[in-house]
Amino acid sequence: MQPMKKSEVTKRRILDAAARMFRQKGYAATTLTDIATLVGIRAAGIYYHFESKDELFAAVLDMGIDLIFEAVRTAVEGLPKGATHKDKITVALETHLVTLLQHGDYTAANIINFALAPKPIRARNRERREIYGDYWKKLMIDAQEAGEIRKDVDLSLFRLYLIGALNWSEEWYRPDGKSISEMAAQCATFFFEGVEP
Amino acid sequence: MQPMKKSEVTKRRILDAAARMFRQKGYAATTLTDIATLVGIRAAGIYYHFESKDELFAAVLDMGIDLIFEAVRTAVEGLPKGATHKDKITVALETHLVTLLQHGDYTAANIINFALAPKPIRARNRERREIYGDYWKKLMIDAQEAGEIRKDVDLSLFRLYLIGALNWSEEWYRPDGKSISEMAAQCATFFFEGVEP
DNA sequence: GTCTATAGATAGATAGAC
DNA sequence: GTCTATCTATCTATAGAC
Repeated sequence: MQPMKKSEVTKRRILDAAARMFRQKGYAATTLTDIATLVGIRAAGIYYHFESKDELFAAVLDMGIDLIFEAVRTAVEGLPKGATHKDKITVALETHLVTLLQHGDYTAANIINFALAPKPIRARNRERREIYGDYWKKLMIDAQEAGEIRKDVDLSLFRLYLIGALNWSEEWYRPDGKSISEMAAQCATFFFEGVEP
Repeated sequence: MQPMKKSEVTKRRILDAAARMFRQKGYAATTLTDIATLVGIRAAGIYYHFESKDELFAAVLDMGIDLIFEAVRTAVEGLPKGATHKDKITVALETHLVTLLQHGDYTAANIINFALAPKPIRARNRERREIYGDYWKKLMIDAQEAGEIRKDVDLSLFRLYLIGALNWSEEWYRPDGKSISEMAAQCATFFFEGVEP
């Protein structure tokens, strides 16, 4: 393992600080001085590592998706051979929620800022989102073909509502209640079995 | 019916324009000039109708909740006497989604900007959100007590996931697919009956 | 009621020292 | 690599004319 260059370390600390501030105040309201202060440097120092505020913002948004996608894929691929499709979706769901609520700043910054990001940045990030969405799509098609999801279910709507329910937890989650795993299990129950007796 | 004063009309047009811009670019990135241009006046003219940009913002956020709440309550109260609790929740769900996706600007501006609004404004709007949430809470408690929702269901999680799934549609909805009513019906099916065979 | 003009503050970005 | 200094642009808000 190479020792990390000083510039790499600072770059990462700038990204962390940016994710934190973009999450708290949003992209437009966050100043480079806000970010630099968190890092312990001056605003001008950021320009050695990033070309512009926009480039820094785009990097944070992209990491927000990449972190979740990698975690979910790793978790699903780590399941034993005999896992059902429902098992895979359940694990994907739980990993998505855990990553969202625990490694919060990047993923939360993405969720909160995506809709109001400048167009070119939004377009660039949307590509990543779609690739992640395609991964979920495949999980669901496989489950439906195997008979674990009813044939009459609109898989696109199912996926969008499910991911939406999870992502919205960013708005209301407080760490003092149920554990994240329990929350994920309840969500899986709602969507697979429903709430009717 | 009183004829509307000119100032009332302009005030409303400023609110409409503000909701539109706050939805598109977010509160921080929207300038008073953006809003004034949409209305057809100058930025300084806004100050005759509103004390500050913040006050205008708060008004837009509040209307975002009020519009949905009033629509939902009216729809639920308009159900015939024999309606089941499931009927009520289903109608509330559909009305929430329709209002969200059709009278879009106020509700969407609320959803998109709430998390990054300045603290005092967020606190003020949160009160309204909680009152609306309490309305849903009551619908669900009644349904559970009547045996239409299983006793082991955590009603808070059920409500938060359901509202989250609906609100997130703001991110992906495009008017060229299924009708909003069909979308709402599918959502109700997912949550009440689940997707398993 | 809305305008013009402008005050006052702060932002992103660049140049050049160290 | 990070600093100081500064340029240029743009924003909210106010003052006063009409």
